[in-house]
Amino acid sequence: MSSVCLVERLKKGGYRITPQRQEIINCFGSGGKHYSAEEIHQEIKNKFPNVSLDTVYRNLNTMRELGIIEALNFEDGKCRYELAGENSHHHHLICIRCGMSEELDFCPLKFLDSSLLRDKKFTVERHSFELYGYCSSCTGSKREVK
Amino acid sequence: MSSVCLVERLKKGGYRITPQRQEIINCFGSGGKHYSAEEIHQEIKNKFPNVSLDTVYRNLNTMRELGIIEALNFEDGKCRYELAGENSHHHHLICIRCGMSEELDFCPLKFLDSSLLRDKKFTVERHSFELYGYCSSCTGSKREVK
DNA sequence: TTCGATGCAAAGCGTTTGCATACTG
DNA sequence: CAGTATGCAAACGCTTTGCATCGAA
Repeated sequence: MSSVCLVERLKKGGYRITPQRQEIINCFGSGGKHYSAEEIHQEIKNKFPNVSLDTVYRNLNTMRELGIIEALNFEDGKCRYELAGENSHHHHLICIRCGMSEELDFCPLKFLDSSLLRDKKFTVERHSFELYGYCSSCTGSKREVK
Repeated sequence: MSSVCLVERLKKGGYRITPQRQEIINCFGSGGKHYSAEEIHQEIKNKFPNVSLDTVYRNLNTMRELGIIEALNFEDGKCRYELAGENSHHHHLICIRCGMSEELDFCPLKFLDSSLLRDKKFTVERHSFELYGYCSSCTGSKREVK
């Protein structure tokens, strides 16, 4: 999904395109990356030294409501955000020592017997599946940080 | 795992058995239940009106360090705690409308080709897999709360 | 010119910590 | 009796909100 397209979706939602908003969109580039609000804030401050963290949060929430981005939970208390999209669904490997994360192209829902959920009358809207452990660099010195 | 056994593990860890601590252990009963710190606090206040939430947190952390309980992340910002144990590994169905949660006896790791992780040199320590959606009571009126 | 967006400051929420006191072992 | 556990209050980190001002359309 191109940046231009994202801008169109914001406009259609009745939102204005401000420089700050444009810059947040640029941060995500063409997808595949996920950042915390703080990381996005730091990045944007290069161009707009006065942007406030509140503005970043407000815009991330707006974009999430429009379905433009998704929030990820990595168990460390802070959200990560990444571009949403049908083709981009994926899970993550997360290093609990250095924080590195990597995409995983395996979705466990494919293996879940759907009759099980039908029996329980449960309608799945979304799911989490993340693997926490030690990456190749950290697997030698296993000691969880923080 | 019985309550008595849990008390023994605390004692072996050099910890004292205080009434508050005993009561927290009782909360978990024989397992299969998960509560937030606040829920445990409310429950214990029935017997000890003066227990502080801090004490609950401190004890939950102690028990987590001893491997007695595990913390769960349900994407709503607060942790849930449940008894740990090799036989008790499971995942959850979580209703995003009423908050109900139910155990799921399906673990996606069984289906993940282990050679994939070996190639990536990633050592898995733990993983998340939770299904978020609408339970049988809420599936009629789908509207996320909060 | 209008109404949404911003920056600032303050508050919210779950959780943690410092300290003096209370109590287990 | 020694040293851990407690309650209280304050602080923490991430996120949200109120409000006056600014600026996109």
